Amino acid sequence: MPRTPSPRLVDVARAAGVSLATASRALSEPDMVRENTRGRVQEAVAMLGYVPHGTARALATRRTRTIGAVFPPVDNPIFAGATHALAQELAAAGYTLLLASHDYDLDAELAATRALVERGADGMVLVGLDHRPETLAVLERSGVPYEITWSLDGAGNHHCVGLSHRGASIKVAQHLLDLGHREIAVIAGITNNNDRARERLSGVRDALASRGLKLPAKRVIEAPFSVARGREAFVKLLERAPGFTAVIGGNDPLAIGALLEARARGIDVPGEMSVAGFDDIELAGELPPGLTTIRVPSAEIGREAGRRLLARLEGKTVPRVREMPAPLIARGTTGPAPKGKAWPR
Amino acid sequence: MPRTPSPRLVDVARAAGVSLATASRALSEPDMVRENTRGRVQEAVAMLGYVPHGTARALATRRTRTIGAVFPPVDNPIFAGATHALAQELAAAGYTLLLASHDYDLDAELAATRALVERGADGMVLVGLDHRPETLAVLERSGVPYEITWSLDGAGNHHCVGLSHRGASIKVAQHLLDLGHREIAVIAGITNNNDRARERLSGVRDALASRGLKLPAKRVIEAPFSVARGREAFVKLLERAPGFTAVIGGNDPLAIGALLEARARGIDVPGEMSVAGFDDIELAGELPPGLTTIRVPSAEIGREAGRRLLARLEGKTVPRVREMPAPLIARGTTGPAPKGKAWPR
DNA sequence: TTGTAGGCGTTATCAT
DNA sequence: ATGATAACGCCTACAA
Repeated sequence: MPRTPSPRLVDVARAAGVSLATASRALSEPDMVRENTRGRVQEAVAMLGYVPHGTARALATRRTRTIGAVFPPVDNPIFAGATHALAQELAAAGYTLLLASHDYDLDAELAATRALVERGADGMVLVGLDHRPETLAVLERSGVPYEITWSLDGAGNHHCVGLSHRGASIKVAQHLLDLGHREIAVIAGITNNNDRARERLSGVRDALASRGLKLPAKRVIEAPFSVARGREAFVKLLERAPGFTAVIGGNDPLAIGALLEARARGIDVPGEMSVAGFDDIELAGELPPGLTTIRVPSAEIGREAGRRLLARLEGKTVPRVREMPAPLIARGTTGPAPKGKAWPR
Repeated sequence: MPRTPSPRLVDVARAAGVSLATASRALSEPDMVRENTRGRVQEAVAMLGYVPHGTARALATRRTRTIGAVFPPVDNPIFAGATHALAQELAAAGYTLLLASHDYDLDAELAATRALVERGADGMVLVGLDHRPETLAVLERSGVPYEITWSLDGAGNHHCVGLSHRGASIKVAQHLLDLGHREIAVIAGITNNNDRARERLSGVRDALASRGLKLPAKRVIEAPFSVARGREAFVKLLERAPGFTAVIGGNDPLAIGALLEARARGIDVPGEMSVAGFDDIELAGELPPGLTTIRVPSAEIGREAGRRLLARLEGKTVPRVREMPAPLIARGTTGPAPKGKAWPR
């Protein structure tokens, strides 16, 4: 508890021998004030250790200089990178991040969105296209500009910065098909409430279909994004539907899980089994052999979402949709389909 | 832009046929209002789609229901986990996280701290003990309760929830000493502005010293926390001061980098080289062989910091310092020191 | 350039 | 239990 109540702008004004209005201007519109008086005000500020009262300022200006973001688990490395980049971008412009995270729970997401809008967020960042209808309604009604990240809105209803998960996924699958693989398995993320996971999965289906191949249900398994779950899923696939020569992970941790489990079982990668992921986390390039994957510029997505929002708050117009590049990074975990019989030999 | 300006509490009051004061009470102190009228107010709220104006409320109550956290790179997995846990804990209590992150830059940290305090954060979370003096001064002056996380304040000046990095580090070194290692190298994090990195490093020194051994300067190298930097550092150590049989990483990514590089060079781990880390990130337990490390309960630290802050805001007293367990997790990357000559053979 | 005064949307005090 | 009304701390026409 502060012994002395912290000084108000009036105190500064008094100490500087000017009016409240002048003190206010000296701080927020410096060049509307004579240099001399401005100096006196600044001295007073320093002397009293005055700290502006953001809440009051916000009430008067109807701006909080705050951007709200509601993200799925921030501890997923890709969201962590985006969060960091976003926070940095905002800080550089004098804005602060109001962060809420949930565990792929749309109701929690809605609640968080409400909370952030109530707190007066000047702009909002959401992830993906799967939301409760109320979530977007809250946003529309409040008139807060928002950006959808990661996904691209086909209908063009929202401002968004992301990529085509389906398209990228097709690249991965085609890469494997080109290598001669015909029996492919997928360890997808949990597709419920997650359009990215869904699109990545259907990308594989589409790619196979376009070559007249099918992706049997037993060759698909969904698992929460983690290395441990990737291992488990790979084991299940092996038991349930052996005979595949390549496995695609819904993200890198899942793929790395499959890779580690394959190696643990003496399955040669890529000799007997090819493995591919999605995201290109740091480790993907460091593991031997390097993990073939899609590079998702997650930090760049966070940064760009921030930039766009700030621009819009300044009244500028930005293209409604911003597609980020998501190239295939072919590394050592994918190779030609084995000539003979698939594993188990 | 909203066509219609969003409804205020007055509008709700009017629609419900009550006074502003009653409408306010019906929402914030429901049982001070007759059930009947309360119902009418709630109907009006629903009808008008009224959303409370947090900023105005904050100005009147002098509470923002917001907690500020300023973290080093949130994309470091351990901070990401803590951020997520903290956000969740706060959300459950109706609080929101104001997040700022910096790149181990104390001036940026100070600026962020100022920004969050200005925004009216009811409480603050910082990481570690290395700060600009002004940073803590700002906190003290404003009277905002804060928690130092990760580190423990020996002097007992601050509320904190963390662990003894030196103590944990000693455990790691002793573990290696007990395995017969005498020539030990360290890939420390950047110790400048990072008391955790410094303490971890000096823990190794202390452990060696207590057995009459020294840690030569050439056996220590500092590197930013990442797998790639861990690899590089390991290479440099090998060139600069070969002959060691064990290497301790300042955190898991650094250790994993060393591990991967060792393996890439055909150095057997743990046969010829033992490797240990710090943090116990998910991957540590999944890699073959599992990485010996210290388990740092980072999510728990975030959660606990939130809990303590919320308790203090309710006027409860909490023990000034909360030490978290940080056990040694011995896995496969550490083994007996090789009998013969150290690598290179 | 500087000062005066009203307003931003709630909560809280004090009557009734 | 409900109603007036003064804070809360700052910004911003408007006036001087």
